[in-house]
Amino acid sequence: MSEQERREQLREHQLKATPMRTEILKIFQQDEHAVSQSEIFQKLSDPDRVTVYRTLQSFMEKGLIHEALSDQNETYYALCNSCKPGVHRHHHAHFKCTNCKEVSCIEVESELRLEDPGYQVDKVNIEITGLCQRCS
Amino acid sequence: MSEQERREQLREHQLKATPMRTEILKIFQQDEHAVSQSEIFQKLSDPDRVTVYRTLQSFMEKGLIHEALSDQNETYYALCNSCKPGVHRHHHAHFKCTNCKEVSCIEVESELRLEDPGYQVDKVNIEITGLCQRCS
DNA sequence: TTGTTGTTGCAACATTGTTGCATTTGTATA
DNA sequence: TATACAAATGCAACAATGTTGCAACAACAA
Repeated sequence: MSEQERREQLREHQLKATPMRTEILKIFQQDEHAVSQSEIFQKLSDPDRVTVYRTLQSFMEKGLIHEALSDQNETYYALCNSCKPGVHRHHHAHFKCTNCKEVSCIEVESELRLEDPGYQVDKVNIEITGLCQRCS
Repeated sequence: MSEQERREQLREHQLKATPMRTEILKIFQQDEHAVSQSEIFQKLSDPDRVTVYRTLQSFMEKGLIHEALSDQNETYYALCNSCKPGVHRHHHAHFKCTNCKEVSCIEVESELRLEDPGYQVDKVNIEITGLCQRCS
């Protein structure tokens, strides 16, 4: 995806196309897996922590990315495919490989049924740990 | 459960029965839901943060508690029922009520099947958000 | 080109988690 | 019951992570 297309994608999500945002979006698009905060900091040239936090925050609010999983103080984010602003809807789980540490979204066939019907389910997040295809 | 029984329970899990540990175990037993770190700090008289961290750490290592879920820098822990030292095995999910913020372990009937068989699943953690029985 | 609104970067601060070490304590053993 | 040893505690200092307020700046619509 070109620089220009990225800028358009930002505007489509009601986000001003600033250099910082374009660069962070690029990081997400270049990595097919979920990206951790520290990876983002490492890949940026001279990042201001506050700006990165706020950028990720607004990306989430506008449905561009979602929080994939938090693993011992390390949060991973992934691009949304079918999310709408404000509402993140996924039919996938988040898989973290214990060997290469990569986090990816994987599809699951699951009919999650609670034994106690008293609960009103709003959001389900499934985090799976194990070995990915390459490492197993 | 009496003070003495708690001390025995600690020793059964290869943990020395110190006042701090007995007190923290008591907090878990008095609350039927999962307990967050900040709740623990609040309920202790004069807690040293380091000791609490290390206590929770050793409780987890010895299979007394498990990490229920992490929600925006707030980690919740719950008593184990069927865990063994070093290996936490659950057939339940973790539910957080968006209204009363309580976290509890609930049973699920789920046959989680990945669409891609290339992954070797080690651990599955299911986090559900919504309204609990009392709040819905 | 200009005005408005949202974004950025800085400083200062707050919270959360970690490490090393001297002291104390639980408990097994004599 | 006394003793010894390993483990747990509490303190200080530090490291990492996240937040708030604000002045300067930039995107973009008109």
